[in-house]
Amino acid sequence: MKKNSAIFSKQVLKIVSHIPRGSTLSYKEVARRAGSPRAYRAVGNILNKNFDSRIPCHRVIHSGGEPGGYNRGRKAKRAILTKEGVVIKK
DNA sequence: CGTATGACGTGCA
DNA sequence: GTGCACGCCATAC
Repeated sequence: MKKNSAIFSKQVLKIVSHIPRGSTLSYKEVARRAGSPRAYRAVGNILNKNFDSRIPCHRVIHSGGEPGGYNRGRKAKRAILTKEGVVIKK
């Protein structure tokens, strides 16, 4: 059922775009909302390939609170989150 | 169709 | 606290 996987990626992008400013979601949570709580790997992959400015992918971080990565640069991600009002542990 | 890759998560040494 | 290895899923080749 590749259609099912297709919706998953779509859901991920949709959910990420639904994240309010100043809030952050972990890959695990996003995958959970997308319908596959074990697809956090795919979430990161999809966001990485999906270069869409409408999707605040910088609001998606690891489960431990680490900023993780960003297709535009981890440094930028940290700066953006800080600007949004999100405090990173590291 | 099978293999390889990747912005992860968790467990263990 | 740090580092390594395994497991999971979707996508690309």
